[in-house]
Amino acid sequence: MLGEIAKPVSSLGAIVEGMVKSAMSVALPPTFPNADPEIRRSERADFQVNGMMSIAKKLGVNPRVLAGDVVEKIKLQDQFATFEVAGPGFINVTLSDQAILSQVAFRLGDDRLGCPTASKNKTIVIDYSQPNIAKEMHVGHLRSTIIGDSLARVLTFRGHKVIRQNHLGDWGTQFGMLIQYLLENEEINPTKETSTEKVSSDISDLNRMYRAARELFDSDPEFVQRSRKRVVSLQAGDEETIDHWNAIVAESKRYFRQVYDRLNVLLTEEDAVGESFYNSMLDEVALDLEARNVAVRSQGALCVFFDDIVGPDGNQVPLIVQKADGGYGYATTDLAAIRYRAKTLQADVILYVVDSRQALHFKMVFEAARRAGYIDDKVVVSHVSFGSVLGPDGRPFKTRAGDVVRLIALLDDAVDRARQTILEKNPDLGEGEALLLAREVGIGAVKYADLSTSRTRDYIFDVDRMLSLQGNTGAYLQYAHARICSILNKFSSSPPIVRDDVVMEPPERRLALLVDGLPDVLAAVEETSEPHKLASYLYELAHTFTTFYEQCPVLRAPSETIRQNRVALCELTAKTLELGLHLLGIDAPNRL
RNA sequence: GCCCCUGUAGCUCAGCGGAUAGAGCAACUGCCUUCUAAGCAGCAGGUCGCAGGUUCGAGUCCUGCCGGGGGCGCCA
Repeated sequence: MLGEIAKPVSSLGAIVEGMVKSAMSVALPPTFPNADPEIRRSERADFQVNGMMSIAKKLGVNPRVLAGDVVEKIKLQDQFATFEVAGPGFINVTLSDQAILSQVAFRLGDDRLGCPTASKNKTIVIDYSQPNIAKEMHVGHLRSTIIGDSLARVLTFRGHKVIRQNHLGDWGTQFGMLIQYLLENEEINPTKETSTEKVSSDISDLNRMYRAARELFDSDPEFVQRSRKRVVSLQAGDEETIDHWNAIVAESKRYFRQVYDRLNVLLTEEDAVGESFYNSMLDEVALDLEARNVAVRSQGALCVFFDDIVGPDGNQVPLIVQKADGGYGYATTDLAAIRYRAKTLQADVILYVVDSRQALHFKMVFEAARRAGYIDDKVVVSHVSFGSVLGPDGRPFKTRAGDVVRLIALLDDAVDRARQTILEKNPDLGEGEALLLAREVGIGAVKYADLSTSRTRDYIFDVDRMLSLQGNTGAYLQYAHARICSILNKFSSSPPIVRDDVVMEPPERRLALLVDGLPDVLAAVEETSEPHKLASYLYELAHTFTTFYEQCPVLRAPSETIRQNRVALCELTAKTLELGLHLLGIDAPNRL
């Protein structure tokens, strides 16, 4: 019925933008080829065009007159939408119900819900999670893991080739210390026992041993000497030393797998490319940087300097490529990694989902890599930084005793609390099913809490709030989804027939319009590496649905035609919520 | 000293240079004989840290100041 304009490119907003732009190309002088019409959602209409005022200013004409000229040039407007000049020079755009309904039908019939892939498909490396071998993961790793995983999902859905890289801390001086301690205290070696059942307690043993070793290292100079020697043995490939290292790494990986399983993230064994992977490249990188004069010797160390990076004493602060003792630190590993990712993995984009405290480090690494030619102008590298995790008191998140909170314990707690709530709300539910749901809800709550706030800020981790399951929490979205499923279950499986010649009620209209915004949101998430935009969108969608749910009965709709349309809206909303939650890494159970 | 992040309702946070700054929690008032009340509707709550500037238009951009957090040579 709508002919040409009913062929949607992505969203109604994008269609409106296309229409306005083509009208502008006729109405405006050719000196304004690509002026932005600034299409935005509006409270006064469906969309508003803001760009005419600034363009009129530059042209020296009356903005209302210009807006009027543009509106006149818009083709086929009545069938699709009405455009009217308002205020100082806005154009208010009100879509026809027909246009909105035909868009609903289109999305429902598309297995990607009408979401296009990105215009250019890129190879994107995402470096995230980065736990340390022989140490327990903490809430900082949780943030990196959750944010990075969501970005991986969104970018994959957008059609990019995503290469996940879990840059494990599996190498370096601390391993000399750890292995030496192990050798000197064989009887407590936790890697000797390899019963797979007690994985998490083994990591605790490993963790405990790490701390004991660290304590000795900090207090006993002779142990420091022996540890240094052990590092040399490790790097030289001494068999006994390597055996111990392998055992420790294997133990830790079992633990990581357990955490990742519980979190339901995409990371697998194949994504684990730790620091040790780059060990064999370090000599070459150091030699290369020196040969290219990117790095120079200073106080015995091989350093890269930057004009604008100085310490408190006013002297330049280097990125140390090789220590005075000949060893390598993490800077060299990061340089080897960035080169590997650009040259071997052929990355167009490299994202580092890492704590914001490492901002300066990455600034130096990126700059050094550019100077050395490891990445050229076409490669985008970005430190996707996030703030610290704080407790409800606003101080660093620790236990009462001041220890780092164990991640597994935290997740177990979340799941357990969710289980209690679920059993309370559904006394008829079996224990097994309740636990299954509890995992989806509990983990979803933890993830949503993190993903719903902008990542650059410090993040207050408040288990009580996220698991109260009230208001803006993960459970709210899951609940909305489950309610829709409950409605849909009452209808036969035959797909609803959408008719576009039906007048829409305001709640239907708002819902249909909002559900149409998903592709634009996903594009924004890609653009900014900010999954919280998706979280906010889904919350708004769930809330808009719930209002619709209260005001527009589906089962007992006034007519069969309206019922069909409402079923279609329900189905599209459910699919959108499910997809959106999935892209955040959160499950969408059919019942709650 | 320099650099980065941050300051929006009592608390936790959204807010792309656009019209009257929004949610959630907490408080108060209603709403379950009707598709799941983990919900909905309403009410109240704000000199958007302060001061300048740019702009037709600033919570949003720029500068300065104040407050909070973080970082700054051989740890990661």
